[in-house]
Amino acid sequence: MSIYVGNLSYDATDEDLKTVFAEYGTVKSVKLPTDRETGRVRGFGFVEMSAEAEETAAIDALDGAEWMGRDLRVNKAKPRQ
DNA sequence: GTTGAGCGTT
Repeated sequence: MSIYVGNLSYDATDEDLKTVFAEYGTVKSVKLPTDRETGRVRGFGFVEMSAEAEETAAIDALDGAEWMGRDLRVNKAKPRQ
């Protein structure tokens, strides 16, 4: 299971995200897809944690929360096709 | 601007 994180600041980095989610559990991986043409983050990302309970806690705590001036959109990610 | 990539044999 992974977590989708949307409405991110375009200044946010994977380390920033990891730091935030690490408060709710062990972050296994963080991904911030970048636009191939601009080389910049697209404004959303993915986080994987070691336990589903941790992911749920992080989603519950961070969805709708303000971070770097933006209201985060956090929920369970769709399976990548 | 709202659901990734991996590209080479883990």
